[in-house]
Amino acid sequence: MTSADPTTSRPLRADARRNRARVLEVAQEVFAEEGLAVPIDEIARRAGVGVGTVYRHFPTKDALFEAIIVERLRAVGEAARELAEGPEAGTGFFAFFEQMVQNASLNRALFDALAANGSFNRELTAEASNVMMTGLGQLLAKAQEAGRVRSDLTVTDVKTLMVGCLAMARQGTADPRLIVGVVCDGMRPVSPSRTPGA
Amino acid sequence: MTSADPTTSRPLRADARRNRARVLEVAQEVFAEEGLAVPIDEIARRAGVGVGTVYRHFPTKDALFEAIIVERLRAVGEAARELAEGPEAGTGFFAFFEQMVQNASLNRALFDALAANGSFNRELTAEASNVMMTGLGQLLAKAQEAGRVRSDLTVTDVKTLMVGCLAMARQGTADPRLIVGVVCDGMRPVSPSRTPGA
Amino acid sequence: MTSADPTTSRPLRADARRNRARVLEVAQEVFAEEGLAVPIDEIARRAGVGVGTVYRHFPTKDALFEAIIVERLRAVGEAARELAEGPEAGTGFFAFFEQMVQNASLNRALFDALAANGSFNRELTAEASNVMMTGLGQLLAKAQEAGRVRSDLTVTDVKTLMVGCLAMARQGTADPRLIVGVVCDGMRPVSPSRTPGA
Amino acid sequence: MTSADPTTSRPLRADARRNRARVLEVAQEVFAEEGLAVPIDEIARRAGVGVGTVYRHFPTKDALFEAIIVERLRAVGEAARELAEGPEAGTGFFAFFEQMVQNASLNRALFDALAANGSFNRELTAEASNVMMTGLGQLLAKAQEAGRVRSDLTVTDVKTLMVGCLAMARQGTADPRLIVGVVCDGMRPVSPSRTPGA
DNA sequence: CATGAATGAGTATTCATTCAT
DNA sequence: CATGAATGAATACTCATTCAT
Repeated sequence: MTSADPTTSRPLRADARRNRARVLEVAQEVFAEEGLAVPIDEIARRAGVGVGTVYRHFPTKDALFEAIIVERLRAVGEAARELAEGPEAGTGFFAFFEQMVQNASLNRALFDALAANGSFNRELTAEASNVMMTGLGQLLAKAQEAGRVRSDLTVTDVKTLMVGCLAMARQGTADPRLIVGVVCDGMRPVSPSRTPGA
Repeated sequence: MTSADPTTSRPLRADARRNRARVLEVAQEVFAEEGLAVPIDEIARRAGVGVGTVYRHFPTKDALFEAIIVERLRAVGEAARELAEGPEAGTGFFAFFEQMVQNASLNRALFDALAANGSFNRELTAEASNVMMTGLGQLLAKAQEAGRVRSDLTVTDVKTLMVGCLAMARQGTADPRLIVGVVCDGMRPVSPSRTPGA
Repeated sequence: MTSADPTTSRPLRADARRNRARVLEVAQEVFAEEGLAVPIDEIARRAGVGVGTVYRHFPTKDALFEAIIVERLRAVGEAARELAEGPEAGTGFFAFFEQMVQNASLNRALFDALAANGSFNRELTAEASNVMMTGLGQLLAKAQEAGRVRSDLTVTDVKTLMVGCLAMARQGTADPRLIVGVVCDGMRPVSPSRTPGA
Repeated sequence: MTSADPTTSRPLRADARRNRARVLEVAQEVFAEEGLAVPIDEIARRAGVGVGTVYRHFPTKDALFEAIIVERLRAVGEAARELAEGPEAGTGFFAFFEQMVQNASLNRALFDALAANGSFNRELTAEASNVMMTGLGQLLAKAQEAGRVRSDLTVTDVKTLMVGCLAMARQGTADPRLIVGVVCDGMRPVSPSRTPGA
């Protein structure tokens, strides 16, 4: 019961780390569910910590949001890179695109992460964004090499289209599969019959 | 019956109408620039009127926003109907789509108007929305008859895609023309070479 | 149809007087029903005039209220004087007391008129208050002479008791007749059996 | 179990409790002096705290007022019960009545508390009101048994009369003792000489 | 003179952030 | 280090009063 207890005697760093993780997790959920308007107090309450603790780890509401974004972007970037390094980058590109939209359509935070350009251009975000763009870029390049994607599209274009699909999916007004299908079709190389002038 | 008639000669709310218009105009600009978070006081200040004046014309912040939306939706609906009644509905559809995005890409309010489904379903908004959807529906039908648009797309799908394009255009990260081009291509009938499985 | 028409040719003073009366009447009703919190706009609307007209006749919301009070106090004072001049001042006193409470229990304005001491001590109100107090005083004196009312009660005491009864009646929690009966009993001369110490 | 116990040793909201009490105290004073129209900001200022602090303890202006009322009603009820359990309930009843009026004549809040029937019927208020009515009821019953109070008066009647006396005392226009004396006399059993018809 | 549009100070309430415990 | 109480700027909306038409 004294300081000899290995579990409770060093709650210092362990607790802090656990708290940070818990806050991040909860914030991610809450932002995803209810948007950025949720008060910090609510997040603290749901995470089972005091507001002060939230502020200890994230000096600002924006900083907290940024942290969530960074995490997400990194994960997405990793996924893209892995696919790019795989053998089927051609189909992988479209699968990735669909996947992203599927996953993030319920996730306000990731959408905001991708949509927020400029607003969060601090070091961390920029870096995470790079990771993401790089991964996506590799995947895109392979798909273009394989002739599956219009060669005049840049990574930024694709990211933008992804954000757009997310926005549409979140609308809930149309079948996401159909929407994504349309956009993916639009990204394929132009066949003679589809020339705008035709 | 001449200018002596006290009932009709009253020029009445000459400045009232001007104020209302000015508020609407300013609100439209400000909402477009800075989003819905702008305080009413700010709008009043920029319009050069007191808050009370804003509230006299629009009993609620939402009501003000709604008024902007209604105006916009109506105009857009009219435009679509006119094109539908014209001879070139096939190309008109795509022209309209591009036009919409061009016009509204700077306009946060119209985007929000279209994106907000359900939030503003009061009579006026609903009616204006109907006008818009009807006009777009006519245009779409013609374009599908002419074989220029995939026949499995509904008006709602198209509206959703339009909202998506607006979202993307507003990002400012990619060339709107390219983006809209991609989405328009995606809406054209599927040619053999574009079959997803291909 | 010209200035010869006696009905419409001189709407000047006539209209004004009618407007003033109408505003007063409506304000009396509205204050009685909903209390002083009612906006002036509401009163103007119900009276069928513009706010400006209300303000032309009563430079202030308080002034309007005061005017109502004055009218009421005067009427009440007159009634009391008449009774005092009649033959049955003894029973008349209690009848008057009960009447007052009955009449005013639904009437927020009269209650406020009586209850407002000091708040409205402008000339008019003071004068009307005097009229009222004088009438009541005469009635009280007669009743005291007839040995029907404790001789140590002053007009002010009686007025205060009346206000109290109004307050109680307005509560709606108890039968006004019973309440008034108790207070009236208390005002009668003390019989031996009722001596507090007994 | 000693001061080392982290669970019970936390003096915790030492200042929080102080602040809450201070706000309550100030609000009680201010409401008593100036009525319910006083802005919360004013109360906060006078209490030397920020508005937020007031709202932390009392989520609503009504809630703050309610808290004051509850405290008062409870205290009054307790006092009545104690007197009822004492030997001299007969004289105690009148003493209590006079006491109440004396104490509350300066206190707008208690008056409003008693006068407000229905407006504040939330759990707490209702409960406190019950405590009060119960205590008063016991005291009344004893006094009626002792033949000192008219047997046809109910607790509600008495409460109403008390409110009335408070209203009168607050007028400041008449000697409260005299007023209360009159009403108390009126509550005593009717002696032959006081029969209304006499 | 009547009208009602314009004004703007005033009010309750929220929430990001700081700081005493 | 954690806690949550305190802070106060900010915001939507109301209403008495003024003034152009």
